[in-house]
Amino acid sequence: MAMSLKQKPVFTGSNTCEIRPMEVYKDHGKVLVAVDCIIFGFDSKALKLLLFKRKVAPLKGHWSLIGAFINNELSLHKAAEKILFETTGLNNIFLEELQTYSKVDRDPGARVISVAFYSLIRLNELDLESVEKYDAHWFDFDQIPPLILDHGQMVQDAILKLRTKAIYNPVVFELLPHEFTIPQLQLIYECIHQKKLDNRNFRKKILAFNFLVKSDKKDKSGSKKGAFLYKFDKEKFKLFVAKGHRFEL
Amino acid sequence: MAMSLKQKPVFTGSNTCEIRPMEVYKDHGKVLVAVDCIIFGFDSKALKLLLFKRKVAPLKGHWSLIGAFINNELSLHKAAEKILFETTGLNNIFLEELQTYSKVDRDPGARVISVAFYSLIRLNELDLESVEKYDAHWFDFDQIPPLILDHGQMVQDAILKLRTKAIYNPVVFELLPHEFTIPQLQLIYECIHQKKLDNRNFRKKILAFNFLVKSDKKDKSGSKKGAFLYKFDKEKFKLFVAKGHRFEL
DNA sequence: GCAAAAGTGTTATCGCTACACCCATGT
DNA sequence: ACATGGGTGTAGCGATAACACTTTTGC
Repeated sequence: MAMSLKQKPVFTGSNTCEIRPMEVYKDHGKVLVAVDCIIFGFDSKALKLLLFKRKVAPLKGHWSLIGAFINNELSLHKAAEKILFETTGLNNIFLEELQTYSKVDRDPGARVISVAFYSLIRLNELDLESVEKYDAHWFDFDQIPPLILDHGQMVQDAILKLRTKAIYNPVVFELLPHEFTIPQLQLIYECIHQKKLDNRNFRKKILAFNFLVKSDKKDKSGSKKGAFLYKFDKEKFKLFVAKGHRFEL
Repeated sequence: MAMSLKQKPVFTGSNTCEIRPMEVYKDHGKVLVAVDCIIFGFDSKALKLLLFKRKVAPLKGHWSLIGAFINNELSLHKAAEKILFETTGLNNIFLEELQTYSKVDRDPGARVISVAFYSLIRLNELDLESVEKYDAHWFDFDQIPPLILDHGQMVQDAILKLRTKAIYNPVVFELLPHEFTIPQLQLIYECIHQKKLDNRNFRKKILAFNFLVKSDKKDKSGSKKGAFLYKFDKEKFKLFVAKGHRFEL
């Protein structure tokens, strides 16, 4: 064996590399693995989180993240994609692994290791039928109800991750419609960083990056005057990065 | 059931929350879970990676990360800590989850999901006996040999993570002795970012943060003149962050 | 006509970059 | 005495932050 540890039998078996028939594997850490999804959205006023109400006992009526056990047919990422598709009707959305949750007693029913993923979706593209079928509801960040197990912790971690990620990555565009206004964009950043920004400086800075493309259409939903619509140009952003620049906001 | 999906049996069971006796859980994604550790060090010249040579068939003689299957007694983080302690003799070291690796066929022997952790250690504190016992060797970043399974990918991902993390987090101090010189510190950043830095500007910037504490001792290992030793003051750093400042280098 | 949000420029300050020489010491 | 790496200051430039008024339009 590559590893012959002296202590508990935990690691006595082998390291991961052991390539052997199933008999060798079977004594080791066989556990259940689940995927849980933290789903973020933005409704032009506030950042929201999609939560699900359990319809059956036990814990009927409690709020939780959506999730599922995984089997042998899909990678974790694919499994998360599938869950998201089924609950939101959306494909090709921003989806990234957050981290694992593996406290031994986190699920009283069994040893379950859960891998949390967080995703950013465009509320305007959401399939309402799918959402209703799962008895899901959107919650403001500051009004998140108690969640089962360690889902509350997952949500806190995901929010923190989103905050820090948004500083150096233009992920917020995943939360906005493909066409959006500068004031909308600014509002997202204000929600995420929880402070007011100067609108003149914000405009200047974001437009100086040169990856926003102005259209000649206006969105009048936010004001009487109406605001011009812009698109985020991914290619221009990649070029920007390729030139050695760093995005930061 | 909270989820009643129509497709494959993958998710038909339940979401993670299901709290039930083992019978309910047993049909679902039972897989093996392993932990693999990417161990970084710095030898005052270059960034290094600790790799392990398999002593037994199959794949005898091949290089791999150190890892182990997990059982029901430890969280993944604790499991990784244990592996690190056994192979390096070190406790309380920087250890952070990288990500999961879960491609269905990544390990031909069984369905194994691996959770990679990366750690930063101080080479001067390393227990050489432990390391030798495991037939481990340090490799330069640009001389990493082929690794088994997807360990090569893990290493690449870890290096990238370390690079991006080091820009906004003072993690490099985890790689240096508790007392170090400014030139040593600069060298680490040069290794990580792979470019030369101006020593006057570097000094100015890092000292301006005000969380390095100068001692009156000199380290003469690097030059005849000798360079003053500094300490990283974690408390001062926390204060710096608490005041709303951002570290960036 | 007024309320409500969109849009626009300038100035002062700060931080970053670029750059070259003297210092201390071991050999 | 010389080779080696350690340590220091300044000036110009570019980026950021602070700040207030005009425009458009639905009601």
